Amino acid sequence: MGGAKLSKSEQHVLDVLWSEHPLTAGQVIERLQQLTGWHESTIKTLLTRLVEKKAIARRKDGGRFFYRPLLTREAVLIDESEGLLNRFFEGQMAPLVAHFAERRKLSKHDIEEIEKVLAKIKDRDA
Amino acid sequence: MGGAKLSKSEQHVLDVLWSEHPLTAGQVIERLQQLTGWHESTIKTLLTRLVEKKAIARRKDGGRFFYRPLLTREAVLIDESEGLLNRFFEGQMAPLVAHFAERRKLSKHDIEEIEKVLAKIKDRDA
DNA sequence: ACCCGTAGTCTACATTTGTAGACTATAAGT
DNA sequence: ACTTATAGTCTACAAATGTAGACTACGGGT
Repeated sequence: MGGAKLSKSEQHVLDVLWSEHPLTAGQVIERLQQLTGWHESTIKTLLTRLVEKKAIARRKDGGRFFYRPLLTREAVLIDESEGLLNRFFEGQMAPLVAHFAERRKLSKHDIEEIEKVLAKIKDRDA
Repeated sequence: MGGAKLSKSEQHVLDVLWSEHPLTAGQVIERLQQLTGWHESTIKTLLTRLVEKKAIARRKDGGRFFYRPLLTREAVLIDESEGLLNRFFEGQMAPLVAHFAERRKLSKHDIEEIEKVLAKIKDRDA
Protein backbone atom coordinates (compact mmCIF):
# COMPACT_ATOMS: atom_id res chain seq x y z
CA MET A 1 0.00 0.00 0.00
CA GLY A 2 2.31 2.77 1.09
CA GLY A 3 0.44 5.90 0.04
CA ALA A 4 1.70 8.92 1.91
CA LYS A 5 -1.21 10.55 3.61
CA LEU A 6 -2.68 13.46 1.72
CA SER A 7 -3.91 16.62 3.27
CA LYS A 8 -7.36 17.99 2.78
CA SER A 9 -6.43 20.49 0.14
CA GLU A 10 -4.22 18.06 -1.65
CA GLN A 11 -7.14 15.72 -1.90
CA HIS A 12 -9.18 18.45 -3.37
CA VAL A 13 -6.69 18.82 -6.16
CA LEU A 14 -6.64 15.11 -6.66
CA ASP A 15 -10.42 15.14 -6.91
CA VAL A 16 -10.17 17.39 -9.89
CA LEU A 17 -7.76 15.05 -11.59
CA TRP A 18 -9.96 12.09 -10.86
CA SER A 19 -12.88 13.71 -12.49
CA GLU A 20 -10.87 14.61 -15.56
CA HIS A 21 -7.40 13.92 -16.77
CA PRO A 22 -4.85 14.48 -18.00
CA LEU A 23 -4.99 18.18 -17.36
CA THR A 24 -2.42 20.93 -17.62
CA ALA A 25 -1.62 22.98 -14.57
CA GLY A 26 -3.62 25.78 -16.05
CA GLN A 27 -6.66 23.62 -16.39
CA VAL A 28 -6.40 22.31 -12.89
CA ILE A 29 -6.05 25.84 -11.62
CA GLU A 30 -9.01 26.99 -13.62
CA ARG A 31 -11.26 24.22 -12.32
CA LEU A 32 -10.13 24.47 -8.75
CA GLN A 33 -10.50 28.20 -8.61
CA GLN A 34 -14.12 27.77 -9.53
CA LEU A 35 -14.58 25.45 -6.61
CA THR A 36 -12.38 26.99 -4.00
CA GLY A 37 -11.20 30.41 -4.99
CA TRP A 38 -7.66 29.50 -4.08
CA HIS A 39 -4.85 31.52 -5.45
CA GLU A 40 -3.00 30.24 -8.46
CA SER A 41 0.22 29.90 -6.50
CA THR A 42 -1.47 27.84 -3.87
CA ILE A 43 -2.63 25.35 -6.41
CA LYS A 44 0.78 25.13 -7.99
CA THR A 45 2.24 24.36 -4.60
CA LEU A 46 -0.31 21.66 -4.04
CA LEU A 47 0.43 20.13 -7.42
CA THR A 48 4.09 20.05 -6.56
CA ARG A 49 3.46 18.45 -3.22
CA LEU A 50 1.26 15.84 -4.78
CA VAL A 51 3.95 14.99 -7.28
CA GLU A 52 6.47 14.70 -4.47
CA LYS A 53 4.14 12.37 -2.64
CA LYS A 54 3.71 10.41 -5.85
CA ALA A 55 0.00 10.84 -5.71
CA ILE A 56 0.03 12.29 -9.19
CA ALA A 57 2.48 12.36 -12.05
CA ARG A 58 3.15 14.69 -14.89
CA ARG A 59 4.35 13.97 -18.33
CA LYS A 60 5.52 16.30 -20.98
CA ASP A 61 3.54 16.09 -24.14
CA GLY A 62 4.58 18.54 -26.79
CA GLY A 63 5.52 21.64 -24.98
CA ARG A 64 3.09 21.15 -22.16
CA PHE A 65 3.00 19.16 -19.00
CA PHE A 66 -0.01 17.06 -18.29
CA TYR A 67 -0.97 15.90 -14.84
CA ARG A 68 -2.69 12.68 -14.06
CA PRO A 69 -3.48 10.79 -10.89
CA LEU A 70 -1.32 7.93 -9.73
CA LEU A 71 -3.40 7.05 -6.73
CA THR A 72 -6.75 5.84 -7.85
CA ARG A 73 -9.90 7.07 -6.29
CA GLU A 74 -10.57 3.48 -5.51
CA ALA A 75 -7.38 3.11 -3.49
CA VAL A 76 -7.94 6.23 -1.46
CA LEU A 77 -11.51 5.26 -0.84
CA ILE A 78 -10.52 1.84 0.39
CA ASP A 79 -7.95 3.31 2.61
CA GLU A 80 -10.27 5.77 4.20
CA SER A 81 -13.27 3.60 4.58
CA GLU A 82 -11.15 0.88 6.03
CA GLY A 83 -9.93 3.42 8.53
CA LEU A 84 -13.41 4.48 9.47
CA LEU A 85 -14.62 0.94 9.74
CA ASN A 86 -11.75 -0.02 11.96
CA ARG A 87 -12.01 2.96 14.17
CA PHE A 88 -15.69 2.70 14.80
CA PHE A 89 -16.88 -0.77 13.97
CA GLU A 90 -13.97 -3.10 14.49
CA GLY A 91 -13.84 -3.53 10.79
CA GLN A 92 -17.37 -4.87 10.61
CA MET A 93 -19.60 -3.62 7.88
CA ALA A 94 -22.90 -4.80 9.25
CA PRO A 95 -22.86 -2.57 12.29
CA LEU A 96 -22.09 0.37 10.07
CA VAL A 97 -25.10 -0.26 7.92
CA ALA A 98 -27.13 -0.85 11.02
CA HIS A 99 -25.97 2.42 12.36
CA PHE A 100 -27.07 4.36 9.34
CA ALA A 101 -30.25 2.45 9.18
CA GLU A 102 -31.06 3.31 12.76
CA ARG A 103 -30.46 6.93 12.14
CA ARG A 104 -32.93 6.84 9.31
CA LYS A 105 -30.23 7.73 6.95
CA LEU A 106 -31.57 5.10 4.65
CA SER A 107 -34.61 5.77 2.58
CA LYS A 108 -36.87 3.01 1.42
CA HIS A 109 -35.18 3.30 -1.90
CA ASP A 110 -31.75 2.99 -0.35
CA ILE A 111 -32.79 -0.12 1.46
CA GLU A 112 -34.02 -1.69 -1.70
CA GLU A 113 -30.84 -0.76 -3.47
CA ILE A 114 -28.77 -2.37 -0.82
CA GLU A 115 -30.88 -5.47 -0.75
CA LYS A 116 -30.46 -5.76 -4.46
CA VAL A 117 -26.73 -5.50 -4.14
CA LEU A 118 -26.62 -8.10 -1.43
CA ALA A 119 -28.82 -10.46 -3.35
CA LYS A 120 -26.51 -10.20 -6.29
CA ILE A 121 -23.51 -11.06 -4.19
CA LYS A 122 -25.16 -14.01 -2.57
CA ASP A 123 -26.17 -15.18 -5.95
CA ARG A 124 -22.74 -14.88 -7.34
CA ASP A 125 -21.15 -16.64 -4.43
CA ALA A 126 -23.66 -19.40 -4.42
CA MET B 1 -22.30 21.11 14.05
CA GLY B 2 -19.58 23.07 15.79
CA GLY B 3 -16.92 20.53 16.55
CA ALA B 4 -13.44 21.79 15.92
CA LYS B 5 -11.62 19.18 13.95
CA LEU B 6 -9.53 16.85 16.04
CA SER B 7 -6.17 15.52 15.11
CA LYS B 8 -5.31 11.88 14.96
CA SER B 9 -3.65 11.71 18.33
CA GLU B 10 -6.32 13.78 19.95
CA GLN B 11 -8.86 11.29 18.74
CA HIS B 12 -6.87 8.54 20.27
CA VAL B 13 -7.17 10.19 23.64
CA LEU B 14 -10.83 10.69 23.12
CA ASP B 15 -11.17 7.02 22.29
CA VAL B 16 -9.91 6.17 25.71
CA LEU B 17 -12.45 8.42 27.33
CA TRP B 18 -15.21 6.97 25.26
CA SER B 19 -14.39 3.52 26.38
CA GLU B 20 -14.31 4.54 30.02
CA HIS B 21 -15.04 7.70 31.89
CA PRO B 22 -14.68 9.74 33.90
CA LEU B 23 -10.98 9.18 34.26
CA THR B 24 -8.25 11.13 35.95
CA ALA B 25 -5.32 12.30 33.90
CA GLY B 26 -3.26 9.58 35.44
CA GLN B 27 -5.67 6.92 34.34
CA VAL B 28 -5.83 8.25 30.84
CA ILE B 29 -2.09 8.31 30.71
CA GLU B 30 -1.84 4.82 32.02
CA ARG B 31 -4.25 3.42 29.45
CA LEU B 32 -2.84 5.34 26.55
CA GLN B 33 0.70 4.42 27.31
CA GLN B 34 -0.26 0.79 27.04
CA LEU B 35 -1.64 1.44 23.61
CA THR B 36 0.78 3.95 22.24
CA GLY B 37 3.83 4.30 24.40
CA TRP B 38 3.52 8.06 24.28
CA HIS B 39 5.28 10.07 26.87
CA GLU B 40 3.30 11.33 29.81
CA SER B 41 3.83 14.92 28.80
CA THR B 42 2.53 14.26 25.37
CA ILE B 43 -0.70 12.95 26.72
CA LYS B 44 -1.10 15.87 29.08
CA THR B 45 -0.68 18.20 26.15
CA LEU B 46 -3.29 16.34 24.20
CA LEU B 47 -5.71 16.48 27.11
CA THR B 48 -5.20 20.20 27.33
CA ARG B 49 -5.77 20.67 23.65
CA LEU B 50 -8.92 18.60 23.79
CA VAL B 51 -10.24 20.72 26.61
CA GLU B 52 -9.46 23.85 24.63
CA LYS B 53 -11.29 22.44 21.68
CA LYS B 54 -14.18 21.56 23.98
CA ALA B 55 -14.05 17.97 22.95
CA ILE B 56 -13.72 16.93 26.55
CA ALA B 57 -14.29 18.57 29.91
CA ARG B 58 -12.89 18.13 33.31
CA ARG B 59 -14.47 18.57 36.64
CA LYS B 60 -12.97 18.66 40.02
CA ASP B 61 -14.30 16.03 42.33
CA GLY B 62 -12.67 16.00 45.72
CA GLY B 63 -9.07 16.75 45.11
CA ARG B 64 -8.94 15.23 41.70
CA PHE B 65 -9.90 16.25 38.24
CA PHE B 66 -11.92 13.89 36.19
CA TYR B 67 -12.08 14.02 32.45
CA ARG B 68 -15.04 13.05 30.39
CA PRO B 69 -15.93 13.38 26.75
CA LEU B 70 -18.14 16.17 25.53
CA LEU B 71 -18.23 15.05 21.96
CA THR B 72 -19.96 11.74 21.77
CA ARG B 73 -18.57 8.89 19.78
CA GLU B 74 -21.83 8.97 17.96
CA ALA B 75 -21.36 12.57 16.88
CA VAL B 76 -17.84 12.08 15.65
CA LEU B 77 -18.82 8.94 13.85
CA ILE B 78 -21.67 10.69 12.11
CA ASP B 79 -19.45 13.51 11.17
CA GLU B 80 -16.79 11.35 9.70
CA SER B 81 -18.94 8.88 7.93
CA GLU B 82 -20.98 11.68 6.49
CA GLY B 83 -17.75 13.12 5.21
CA LEU B 84 -16.68 9.91 3.62
CA LEU B 85 -20.07 9.31 2.14
CA ASN B 86 -20.17 12.75 0.65
CA ARG B 87 -16.70 12.65 -0.70
CA PHE B 88 -17.01 9.35 -2.40
CA PHE B 89 -20.63 8.44 -2.83
CA GLU B 90 -22.54 11.66 -3.09
CA GLY B 91 -24.00 10.89 0.26
CA GLN B 92 -25.52 7.64 -0.88
CA MET B 93 -25.22 4.67 1.37
CA ALA B 94 -26.14 1.97 -1.11
CA PRO B 95 -23.11 2.46 -3.32
CA LEU B 96 -20.91 2.28 -0.28
CA VAL B 97 -22.32 -1.05 0.73
CA ALA B 98 -22.05 -2.18 -2.86
CA HIS B 99 -18.48 -1.15 -2.86
CA PHE B 100 -17.60 -3.21 0.15
CA ALA B 101 -19.62 -6.07 -1.11
CA GLU B 102 -17.69 -6.05 -4.35
CA ARG B 103 -14.46 -6.12 -2.52
CA ARG B 104 -15.57 -9.19 -0.69
CA LYS B 105 -15.42 -7.36 2.52
CA LEU B 106 -18.73 -8.89 3.36
CA SER B 107 -18.91 -12.46 4.52
CA LYS B 108 -22.03 -14.52 4.14
CA HIS B 109 -22.65 -13.85 7.77
CA ASP B 110 -22.26 -10.10 7.30
CA ILE B 111 -24.71 -10.14 4.49
CA GLU B 112 -27.25 -11.92 6.57
CA GLU B 113 -26.70 -9.50 9.41
CA ILE B 114 -27.28 -6.58 7.14
CA GLU B 115 -30.35 -8.13 5.61
CA LYS B 116 -31.72 -8.68 9.06
CA VAL B 117 -31.14 -5.07 9.95
CA LEU B 118 -32.79 -3.86 6.81
CA ALA B 119 -35.73 -6.12 7.27
CA LYS B 120 -36.26 -4.76 10.73
CA ILE B 121 -36.24 -1.22 9.47
CA LYS B 122 -38.65 -1.92 6.70
CA ASP B 123 -40.85 -3.61 9.17
CA ARG B 124 -40.76 -0.77 11.57
CA ASP B 125 -41.46 1.80 8.91
CA ALA B 126 -44.25 -0.17 7.38
C1' DA C 1 16.29 36.07 -32.84
C1' DC C 2 13.17 38.19 -29.37
C1' DC C 3 9.26 38.73 -26.36
C1' DC C 4 5.56 36.99 -23.88
C1' DG C 5 2.79 34.21 -21.46
C1' DT C 6 2.05 29.98 -19.15
C1' DA C 7 3.99 27.07 -16.09
C1' DG C 8 7.51 25.49 -12.81
C1' DT C 9 10.69 26.40 -8.84
C1' DC C 10 12.14 28.68 -4.61
C1' DT C 11 11.16 31.02 -0.66
C1' DA C 12 8.18 32.40 2.97
C1' DC C 13 5.41 32.53 6.82
C1' DA C 14 1.47 31.52 10.06
C1' DT C 15 -1.01 27.64 12.02
C1' DT C 16 -1.63 22.97 13.47
C1' DT C 17 0.15 18.70 14.89
C1' DG C 18 3.36 15.43 17.16
C1' DT C 19 6.14 15.09 20.77
C1' DA C 20 8.18 16.29 25.10
C1' DG C 21 10.90 18.81 28.93
C1' DA C 22 10.66 21.87 32.89
C1' DC C 23 8.45 24.10 36.30
C1' DT C 24 4.48 24.69 39.55
C1' DA C 25 0.47 24.10 42.35
C1' DT C 26 -2.09 21.46 45.31
C1' DA C 27 -4.27 17.53 47.80
C1' DA C 28 -3.15 13.84 50.85
C1' DG C 29 -0.65 11.57 54.21
C1' DT C 30 2.36 11.82 58.35
C1' DA D 1 3.01 22.29 58.92
C1' DC D 2 6.08 19.65 55.56
C1' DT D 3 6.90 16.47 52.06
C1' DT D 4 5.59 14.15 48.30
C1' DA D 5 3.14 12.43 44.62
C1' DT D 6 0.17 13.67 40.99
C1' DA D 7 -1.52 16.65 37.93
C1' DG D 8 -1.65 21.06 35.47
C1' DT D 9 0.71 24.92 32.93
C1' DC D 10 4.35 26.94 30.07
C1' DT D 11 7.66 26.58 26.77
C1' DA D 12 9.78 24.38 22.88
C1' DC D 13 10.67 22.80 18.60
C1' DA D 14 10.40 20.05 14.22
C1' DA D 15 7.30 18.54 10.61
C1' DA D 16 3.14 19.14 8.03
C1' DT D 17 -0.34 22.14 6.18
C1' DG D 18 -2.59 26.28 4.23
C1' DT D 19 -1.64 29.93 1.64
C1' DA D 20 0.90 32.80 -1.44
C1' DG D 21 4.64 35.98 -3.56
C1' DA D 22 8.70 36.27 -6.50
C1' DC D 23 11.59 34.75 -9.73
C1' DT D 24 12.71 31.79 -13.83
C1' DA D 25 12.61 29.06 -17.88
C1' DC D 26 10.91 27.39 -22.01
C1' DG D 27 7.86 27.00 -26.11
C1' DG D 28 5.24 29.62 -29.53
C1' DG D 29 4.29 33.37 -32.29
C1' DT D 30 6.00 37.40 -35.09
